[in-house]
Formats: sequence, structure tokens, C-alpha cells
Amino acid sequence: MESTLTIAQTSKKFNIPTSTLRYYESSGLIDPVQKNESGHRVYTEKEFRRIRFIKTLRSAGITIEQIKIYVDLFHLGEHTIPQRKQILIDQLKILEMQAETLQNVISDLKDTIQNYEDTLVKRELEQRRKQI
Amino acid sequence: MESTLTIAQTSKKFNIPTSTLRYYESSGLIDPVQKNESGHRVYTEKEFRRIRFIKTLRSAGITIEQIKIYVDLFHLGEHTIPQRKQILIDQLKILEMQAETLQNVISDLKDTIQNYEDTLVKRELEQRRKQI
DNA sequence: GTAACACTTAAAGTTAACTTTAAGTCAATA
DNA sequence: TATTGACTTAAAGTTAACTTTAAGTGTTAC
Repeated sequence: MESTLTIAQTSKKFNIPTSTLRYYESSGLIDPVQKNESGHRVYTEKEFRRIRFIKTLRSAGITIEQIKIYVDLFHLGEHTIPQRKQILIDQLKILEMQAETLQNVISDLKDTIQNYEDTLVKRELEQRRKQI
Repeated sequence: MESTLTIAQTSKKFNIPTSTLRYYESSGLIDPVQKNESGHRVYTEKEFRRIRFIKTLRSAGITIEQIKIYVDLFHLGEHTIPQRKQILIDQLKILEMQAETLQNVISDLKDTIQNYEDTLVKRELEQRRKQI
């Protein structure tokens, strides 16, 4: 019942290049993946969970190095839960600040766009006035 | 009444290294800055506005290249306002997607932290039970 | 006059996160 | 049996955004 995938299939499933999957493994974000008789990697649910986790964190810009620190603690066992929790709390704070920054830039940008819009509308009106 | 600053003072004011200010100029994000008799750059309100603009966009991760495209259109004059507006609208869309992604990661992270918290509390309770 | 200081330029170096290349292994297929 | 396709590794290359270095100029302080 355990469904396993090749590196190519895993690559498709997550839309991550095979080279990147190998790179994540060689960087220690993904534990050494089991190989079949031909020496090819066999990806299982365990890897899928890890890849999902990495993808989530990377999508928020969390660095490979930070993810590595977390994964290393994970390997050290249950007693590292307080540290892992702290890392996530720290990252969370950073992300919340980033979200705020992003919201500010979004507001700024909306204002600037609105100014341009006003300019264009004004210009349009002047054009029409001239045509009468 | 026009207050001007040296590169070192401008660097302090915006908390951007002097090397980065020169780099922005050489990349065309900042127009060639006027030099005084000794050949030193003299920063004025015009530059401050531009630096503020760049800092805002960079803080949201907008690339130097994208900012350059915008600045180049700016130089081409008023008739590029529709294109400039479109660039900002496109960037805005990207940022809004990023903000959404970020919010999802934040939620995910909060869940994971809560799980850890639950584990820790449970552990604590077990400890107490054993002590009775 | 010479040392210190604040700048200048051009070019080389750095870092993160990949990506590409080169050379080789293995199993199935013509 | 030879070619094809899917993989393997190790190492080199790429890109963005800086940062550092090296060599030089001009003004002020001793």
C-alpha cells in the first residue's frame, strides 16, 4: 500500500527540479534517500512530508541554513522540541514583520497607481474639453 | 534652504552602505549624482526621494532589474505613465500573491508551534502525575 | 610637508540557492 | 550486442545583490 516514486515522478509531483531534490538531500534538508537495486532513489511518504515542509518554508524565503538547523534538531530527538519550537517562534516573528512590510509596500504601490490613474483621467478630460 | 548631504551622511540617514549607494547609481537606479569641487557626491532631496522609493521596493524583494525598468520609463517622460502604471499593477499582483503565501506559511507555522506546545504541556502533566 | 581623512573609480570577491555539465552505471529494447 | 533512457556522482558554472579591495585625489590638521 506504500506508494513510492522515482526522482522524476517526485520532481513532477512537487514541481521541483530533480537537481534541486538532490541538492536538498546533499545539503541535509532531506535525509539520505533509500536506493533500489539499480542505485536509484526511491521516494516515500516520509520524503514527501519533508519536501512539503521545505517547500512551505522556502516559499516564505526561509533560508536553507535555517531549515537545516531545524532538521538537525529534529534528528536529535524529542528532547529538542523546546528548541525547535523556539526556532519556529523566531521565524514566525520574522515572517510577521515581513508580512507587515509587504502590506506597507502594497499600500504605497496602490497610492502611486491611484496617482497615475488620476493623472490619466485628468489628461483624458482635457482632451475631451479641447474637442468641443 | 536646500539641505544636501555627503554620501556618508546619506548612508547613515537611510542605513544603506555607501558602497550600495554607489552601486545603485552605477546600476542606473539613481541618476548620476552631482559632484562638488572635490569630486565628491552631493545628495539632495531628489536623491532622497529616489532612495526612499528604492528602499521601499527592495524591502518587498522587487529586483534591481524591475526597478531599473521602471526608472528607465520614468526618464522617457510623461507619455510612459500608462506603462509605468502597468508595471506597478503587475508588481502589486505579485506582492499580493506573496502576502497570501506568507499568511499561509504563518498559519502553518502557528499550527506546528501549537502542536509542540501541546506535546510539551502533555509531557509536563505526565511528569506531575508520576510525582504523586 | 606629511599624515589623516573623506572621498573617488574599477575590478575582483562573496554568498545563497540553485543549475549545468561530464562521465559513468544499469535495465530494457531494437 | 548496441543503443536508449533513466538514473548516478562530483564538480563547475550561474545569477542577483551586494561588498571588498586597491590605487589614487583633494582638503584639513599638525
